[in-house]
Amino acid sequence: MRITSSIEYATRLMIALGREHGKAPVSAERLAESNSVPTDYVSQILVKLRRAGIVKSRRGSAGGYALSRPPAEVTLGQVVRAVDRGVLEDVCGKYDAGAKNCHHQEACAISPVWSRLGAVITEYLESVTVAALLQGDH
Amino acid sequence: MRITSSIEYATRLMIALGREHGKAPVSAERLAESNSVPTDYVSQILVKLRRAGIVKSRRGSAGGYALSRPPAEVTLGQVVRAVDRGVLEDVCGKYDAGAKNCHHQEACAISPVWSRLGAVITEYLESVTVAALLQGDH
DNA sequence: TCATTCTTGACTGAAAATGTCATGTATGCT
DNA sequence: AGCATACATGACATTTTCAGTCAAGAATGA
Repeated sequence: MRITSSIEYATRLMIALGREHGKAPVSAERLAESNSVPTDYVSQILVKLRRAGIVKSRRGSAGGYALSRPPAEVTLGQVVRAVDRGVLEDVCGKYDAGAKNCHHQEACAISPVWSRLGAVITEYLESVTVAALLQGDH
Repeated sequence: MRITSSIEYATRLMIALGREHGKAPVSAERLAESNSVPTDYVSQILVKLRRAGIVKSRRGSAGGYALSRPPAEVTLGQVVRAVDRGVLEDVCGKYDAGAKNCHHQEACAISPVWSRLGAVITEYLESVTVAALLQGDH
């Protein structure tokens, strides 16, 4: 349970793009350089953000990336989900193969706890917007 | 960011040991069988729980493991910390090698967010005790 | 002494994280 | 049209972590 490099990188990129919101798109190369993200790694992260609908891209000269929504409408939760796996990911399913929610016990005591933990994490991440990060509100 | 098998296993073991609190110690083998934890893996998890002071062990025949505190005084946070790495783990330090808290920027906007996320997670995990899991309070 | 059980560390295989690279495709400019 | 720019995609390599196995040793009780 930790913050991966991808999450860190994605967050930096979002802040950088947030600063340029409304202006011309920024190339992947410039984003990589100015945010200390490995040059050839930045594309992979950006494509995930694009597939999640958070950023949009334009090819060709004068192309690059830009936010598809205003910074105030982009949350950290959206960013994290775009580049990272979930918190839960079938933990309880491993308890007994084929079982849903540990049904081999009358009542699984654990499953609801991980669900609530996931909810707690999501709730916090959704409460932080890129706009807030730009303004230092936190 | 996910719940690992070790965390799941450790939690199951704590519940099992919580049920036996006050009675005779339970052997690793029995714990493994009755909780669907791989037999040879259970020792590694138990030793971490012991080093964290959560369980105590006794060797020899009629030996085994037992909680070192009542279930109500053991939190999920203690268990998770015993078997897993932290949430943060120097993420921001990677931003610029040698820099503390992204000091190459006047004010790092990201670092405080991960700190608060860690606090939110810890707060929830600390609020859940083994006793609560035994009673189904959650 | 002997069976039981924990202790420790080494070892292995699989999966995930982290990058790198090469090839292809779209766009704008001249 | 032709060219440089820049994204798109997938393959590949490396490192780290996770998950699990195994074996030799030490302590304990009968």
